[in-house]
Amino acid sequence: MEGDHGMTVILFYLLDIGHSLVEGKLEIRLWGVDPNGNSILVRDRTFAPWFHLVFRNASDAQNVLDFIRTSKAEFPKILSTCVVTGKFFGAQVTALKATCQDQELATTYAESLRKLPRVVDHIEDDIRPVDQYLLEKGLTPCAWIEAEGEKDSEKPASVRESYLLTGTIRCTEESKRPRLRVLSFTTLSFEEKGSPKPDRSPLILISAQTSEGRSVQFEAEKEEAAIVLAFAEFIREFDPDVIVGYQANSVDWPFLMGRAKALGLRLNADRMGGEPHPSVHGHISIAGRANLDLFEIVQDQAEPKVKTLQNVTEYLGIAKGTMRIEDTEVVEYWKNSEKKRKLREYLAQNAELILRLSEVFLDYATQLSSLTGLPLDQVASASMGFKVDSYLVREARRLGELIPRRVDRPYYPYRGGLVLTPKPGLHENIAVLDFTSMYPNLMLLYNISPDTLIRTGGAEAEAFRVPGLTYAFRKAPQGMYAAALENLLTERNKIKHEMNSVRHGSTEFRALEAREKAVKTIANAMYGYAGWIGARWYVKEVAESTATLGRRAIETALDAANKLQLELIYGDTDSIFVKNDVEKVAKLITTISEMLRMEIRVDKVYRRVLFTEAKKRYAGLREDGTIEVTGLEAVRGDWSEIAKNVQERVVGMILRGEDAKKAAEYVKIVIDSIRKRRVAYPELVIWKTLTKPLEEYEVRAPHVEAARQLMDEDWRLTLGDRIGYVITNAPGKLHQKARPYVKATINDIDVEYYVTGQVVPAALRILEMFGIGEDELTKQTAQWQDRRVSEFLEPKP
DNA sequence: GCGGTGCCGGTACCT
DNA sequence: ACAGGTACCGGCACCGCG
Repeated sequence: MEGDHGMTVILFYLLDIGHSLVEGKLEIRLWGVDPNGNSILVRDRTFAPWFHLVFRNASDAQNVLDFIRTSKAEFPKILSTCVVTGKFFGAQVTALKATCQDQELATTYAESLRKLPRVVDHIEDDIRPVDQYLLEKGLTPCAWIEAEGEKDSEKPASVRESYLLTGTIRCTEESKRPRLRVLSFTTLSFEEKGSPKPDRSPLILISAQTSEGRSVQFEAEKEEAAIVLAFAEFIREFDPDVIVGYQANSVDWPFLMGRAKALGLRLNADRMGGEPHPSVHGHISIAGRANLDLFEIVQDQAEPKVKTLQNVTEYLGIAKGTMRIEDTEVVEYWKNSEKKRKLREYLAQNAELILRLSEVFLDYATQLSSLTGLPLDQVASASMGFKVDSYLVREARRLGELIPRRVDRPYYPYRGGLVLTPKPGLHENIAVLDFTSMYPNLMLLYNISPDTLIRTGGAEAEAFRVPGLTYAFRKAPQGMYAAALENLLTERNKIKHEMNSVRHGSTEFRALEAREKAVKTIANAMYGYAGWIGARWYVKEVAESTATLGRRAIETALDAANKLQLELIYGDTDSIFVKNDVEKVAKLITTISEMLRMEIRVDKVYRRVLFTEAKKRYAGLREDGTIEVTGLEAVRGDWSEIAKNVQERVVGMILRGEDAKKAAEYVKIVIDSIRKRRVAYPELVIWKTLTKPLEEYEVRAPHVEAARQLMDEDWRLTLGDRIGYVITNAPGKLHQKARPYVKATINDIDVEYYVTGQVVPAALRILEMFGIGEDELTKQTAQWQDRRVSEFLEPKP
């Protein structure tokens, strides 16, 4: 591999990107892993960030260019200027490209130059230097990179090889992930008064586990400093490529960093001899390693509702019978030597669970990273909007579109999907027809995109007009949204094809599955992105037009169903529920496909489906015997388990053809057991999310009051925390009766609230349809007290 | 002073 | 901190009421 002048071709999997100013010059650092699993650093000192000024005319651009060149003193850090052409929201423009040593000055210069006459906008100065670098070189994180460089004498001790880029650098087609060294960890701190705080509550335990099977625990006897340093040393020694945690960005890292600061220690954990530091999207960056907070990935998933590490791993089936210790119990466990053992076990268990979790999500995270271009350590922290943004920035670059800045702007609401009022009652044999990927397909079909939009008129023959709106979209050239969606579609087909050629369940197969999921996620978010005010390419008309055409599509489907005299039960946005008359349904599908050039297909068939008068709430029995509940209390995270379970049972009984009377009897028995307090306490806990800081709440709501009680005892709660509370016997309004569940017992419970406020409403939602009233459920039910609930329980499918 | 009513804040869901 | 559409709870202000 060694060529003339010591030039070497370096192949590495790109894991992390950083930059630094070395003697006033920008140095880009690419961290990765070579094919043998060794860590690699490649530095590039030849890169300068840029910004653009946009003009309508080339001559205007030339004038400003001349001005900059003659006023060198005013712009000392501008290194070069040139005039380029490009597209800006689809319009051909001329731009002045200026490179500048210093990114912050670039923005200052750009803003001041923007004020000159005939400058349309200043752009791309808000793209961070490392992102500009990846864009310019066409590099993708979590992909294999080939670079030409020379061995570097200033090699940091932590990497096997370090190079200085002296030639070209490019991305290869290869995306197969190498074996990465993964370290999972979790910490515990001690505080007798409420939540631990990084500035004063000491760390007492740190557990870590490695992908090589090593498991360590650091315990503070007297010396807290020792465990912080020992953990940092362990990181350096094991030298992980990826560090995974659970709430690591919000809890563990801030604690480690805060404690190190308080104790005057250096948390030397990165590959450059430096410390972890906060970075974009609220994540903690560790140079040379990818720090991944798995909690942030789990948060995007719908289930389970309460996302503790234990709930999540049990839900995914990678753990069973996990040990749980509440934060409020830590002090008690730590102070008791017998229980302390349990605490050690608990933390070791959690480190293990985190490692197991990383095995489930690492492929998805790396695929999402290579797809969107966001570095691995940012991809979990970045919201969906920023993921799509990053993907589109790359797409734009490919298409010669200049990249607009993210700006504050007013918000304009628009109409969304169509929702029908359901036919209430129990329906037999119902087919659910779905438009496949309706919004992405509409955007593709009508070339709906920020750069193809014609806001007024649209009289041009070669434009798609949107009925009912004044907008139109040019048929050619293809817009960037359509191009992006087509790429994603092609990619998805490619993946599906590849999946057929590898063994089902193999490592390759799982990686492909993860990539398909990543591709689908981005494609589905494109419509929402278009209507998101934070989007670089926010164009309300794009989202509005898509939604309008979507309504037209489902209306067409409804008309067609009517013409076929196919009984219609319900519909929402891109789906319709009709009687499963097989011949008519087949006819309907072909008719719609011909009319709309969009695929609609039978997504599922319900043997029976139950609707009340409410939209978005129903329950169905599938042909395979499973019950599906949609929207009802049973699937909501803010109802007690007992109410949810009762509703699910009632739904099951009704859908399987049992008499409503019998279901009512079952409910009465549960009510009876509640009144006797013969229920498991955790079944009574109600969980609600804090969606804003406590002070900002205008009303006294139960979960807010429960949260306040925790706060009064110095428990720190943040936006997004789920508060578990119960309703107790305390007098007053509901919010006065609420207590954090850890602060009450079964004996404090207001059983009548759980009867009339939880179980009865949940059960009646269903049973009211069958003439059962509240009185029938709540009146004392002595004759049932000896009967067992199990009599009514059927074996689960 | 009290129950009924309607509005609104709040949360979580559906597609 | 991707969109809009929807249900429903509890608090609260307001109303009528000998």
